[in-house]
Amino acid sequence: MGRTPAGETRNRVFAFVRTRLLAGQPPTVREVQEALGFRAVGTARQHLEQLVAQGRLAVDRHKARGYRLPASAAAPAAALVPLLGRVPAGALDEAVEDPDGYLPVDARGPVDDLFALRVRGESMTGAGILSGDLVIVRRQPTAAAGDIVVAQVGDEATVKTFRPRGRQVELRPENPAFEPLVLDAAAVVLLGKVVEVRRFLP
Amino acid sequence: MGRTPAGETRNRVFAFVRTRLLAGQPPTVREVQEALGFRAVGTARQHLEQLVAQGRLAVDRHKARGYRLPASAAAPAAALVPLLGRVPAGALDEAVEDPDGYLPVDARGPVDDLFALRVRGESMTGAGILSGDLVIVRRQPTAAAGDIVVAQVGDEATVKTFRPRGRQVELRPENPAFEPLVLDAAAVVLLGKVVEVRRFLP
DNA sequence: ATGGATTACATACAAATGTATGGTATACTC
DNA sequence: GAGTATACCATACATTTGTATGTAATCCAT
Repeated sequence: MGRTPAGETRNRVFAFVRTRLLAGQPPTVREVQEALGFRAVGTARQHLEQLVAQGRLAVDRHKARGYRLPASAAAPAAALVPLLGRVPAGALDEAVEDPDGYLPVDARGPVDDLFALRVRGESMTGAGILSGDLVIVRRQPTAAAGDIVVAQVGDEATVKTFRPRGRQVELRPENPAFEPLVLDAAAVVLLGKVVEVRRFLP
Repeated sequence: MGRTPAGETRNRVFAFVRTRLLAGQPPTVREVQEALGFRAVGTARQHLEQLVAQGRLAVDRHKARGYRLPASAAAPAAALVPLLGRVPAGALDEAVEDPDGYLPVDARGPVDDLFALRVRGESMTGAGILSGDLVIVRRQPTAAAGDIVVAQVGDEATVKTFRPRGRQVELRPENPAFEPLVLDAAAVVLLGKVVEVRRFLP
């Protein structure tokens, strides 16, 4: 039996193990063997040990499924943000209890105060936010001028650009076909600030 | 030896296992035993089996560290997609080896063929893709008419709407200030199709 | 060509780990 | 009180799984 070019196979081994680890399912040596099509356990093990020697993997010795990602290249842990179907007046906490789904986000920052909403309407197309887009929102009661915010006006949650106007606030759409909304500050409840926009294409 | 109130211990077992699973480190029966302070392996196993019977856990029989969260309550496992800084001619595989970072994505579909790029330029603003946005791309050598694709023209990777034109292809910007690019099909390498757009707001 | 390095194979062994069986103690129901 | 159910213990066994050893094939530098 011979060889295969350079470290090509090793990279395939690493990719497989990495995927499994990120999925929360550490593989056994024999699963690596089978996935890569080796006929010997030892071959898989040699590659794994090489990867450990290179520092690309870490390992708990003598433990089943003991291969891990090294602490340095620690996987940027992903957290899940609840996607809310509707935003009923005030009861944001209750809405979080029964989400329509979850979006994975990078968990290197605070994530407990995040939630996601689906945008309806064309009022923000000028800011690259289309109808059907998802916005990820950080809950906060105030905002700076120019922030894109989610505000509650009456029964409805709306996404607009925030402009303070003394005792009033302007909620400005980013679409010339829509009119800015100027309201008394007391009539507007800021639910939070949009920190990310996501769109899925078919 | 006696008992402990109701299902209290069982809930502690579940909490421990769940935490470990979410951390990507499935426990062994004996690790559960030790964590809960049981003196017998069987005790831990009985609780685990009860949890399986209740549907709160699932299990791969005869596998080391085989207890999992059931598919129903399955936390939509998050996978990480590499963010590429640049797309050198042809060598996409190499670029994936050294990414600028990772983006968490929902892992319920295939994720091995995904990568992310940062968009430069205003040519797609009409489709809600602004300069600086991140696009998540599924690698594929062909596309349907109207798909937003990443194509390689010469040394440069570009994001455009794809329109086949017989032996030629049209790469159409979604911005009236830019001109469509009509090229011989052989001069264009399709890197993949844009499946998601993300924008982070400051 | 010669020897070393790398890659892969085949097989065996030891440890880790899931599984099974039987027993004891407490609580609850009838 | 008898019977049943639950929680826990003790021990043993079988499978999975990590580890070790020896060999063969290919590539590369000397």
